[in-house]
Amino acid sequence: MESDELTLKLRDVRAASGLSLSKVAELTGVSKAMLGQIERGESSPTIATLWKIAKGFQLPLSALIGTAAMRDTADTDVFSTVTFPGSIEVKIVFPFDPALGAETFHVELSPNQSHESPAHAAGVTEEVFVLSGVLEILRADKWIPLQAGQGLRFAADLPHGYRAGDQGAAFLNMHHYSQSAENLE
Amino acid sequence: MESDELTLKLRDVRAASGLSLSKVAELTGVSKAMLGQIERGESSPTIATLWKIAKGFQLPLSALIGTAAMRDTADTDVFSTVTFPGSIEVKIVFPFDPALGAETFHVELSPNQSHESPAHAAGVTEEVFVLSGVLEILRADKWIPLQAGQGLRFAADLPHGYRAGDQGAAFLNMHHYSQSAENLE
DNA sequence: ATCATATGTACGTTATAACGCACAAGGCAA
DNA sequence: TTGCCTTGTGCGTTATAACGTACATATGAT
Repeated sequence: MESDELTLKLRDVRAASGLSLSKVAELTGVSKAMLGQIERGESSPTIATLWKIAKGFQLPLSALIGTAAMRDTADTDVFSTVTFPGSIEVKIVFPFDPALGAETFHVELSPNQSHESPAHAAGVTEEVFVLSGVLEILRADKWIPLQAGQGLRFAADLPHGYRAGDQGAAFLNMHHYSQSAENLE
Repeated sequence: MESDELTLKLRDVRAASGLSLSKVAELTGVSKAMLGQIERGESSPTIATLWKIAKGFQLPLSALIGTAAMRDTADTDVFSTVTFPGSIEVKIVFPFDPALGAETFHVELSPNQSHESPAHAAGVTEEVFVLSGVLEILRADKWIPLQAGQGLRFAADLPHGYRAGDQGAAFLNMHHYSQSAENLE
């Protein structure tokens, strides 16, 4: 555990693609010698070259940067129900995982029920995916209507609200915590 | 296709923290001269030093790396369809956002259709939420059945597969590219 | 005003990332 | 076998990341 936690997954990515060092070199604009050194950990690349590599593979940068191990959720804990008191009914689909910084809820609103949410901490992003019914989302003083099968992603650092249509609505609500630095003196 | 510029958000992060270059230097082990150059884009750091900085701030690496354009999704681009070659049909619900390290797809399988997926790069977590029908997920040589309304979260660095029931299946598929740092020196 | 401390930038040196080329090992064909 | 190509790695040079120190300006106190 004392060794470098920062592992680059270039070798894995390249193995998955089945390409040779030379091919990758001409594809990314990075010399194959460099690519080789990066793969065996003899060199720690600059972000500029990492970016070239990612672009060449058409991958997000994060696909090349490996961090510590992942824990995966037990197979069985599916859909444990928790109802928030005095609020809307919420079921936990995917509990919060600090490694992901994400959690997912299943929310049901009865017909015409609405729910206001204050501004969350900066850096929190919400995603809403409507499962059934019609849902309207208040964002920047505008109600945005969503049909079943539609989704919306928005920064949650502003007050926002949810409102169901005449037939109620069910939707998934994902929260992404980007972990921003909030230090006061 | 403009080459997406790579922007480092060190300046923003440091501004948010209210710390001086000197403080950050002694906090991260990176010289303040370097930090200054990185902030004004006069130097493109190696991942090693980026990692030091992230550790000093106790932030995930992704908090420092930003691509130029992407903020929250426009209200309109919902459900653009992209078909993966030689694979199943997939609609993009939430496109990849480097700040979140996450993307969400909408997948439909015809009755009894199956799809095998090779192991992704380590650190990738998948979440599956079944919208309709019955979906079975192959994981560690076991088929796990999921009904509509059920979900499963698992590490995607192993080969895995999807199989629809007699009536087909529709599900959401979220990919999380790990961005966390839970490390010590 | 002068002194003191802290900010961020500029300079000179060292460490190393990145390059191009050359080399050794492993197919594959004739 | 003999070429001939491709694989990945080693070597020497150049470009630049990273360092420590010194500097100019700014803020604050006396």
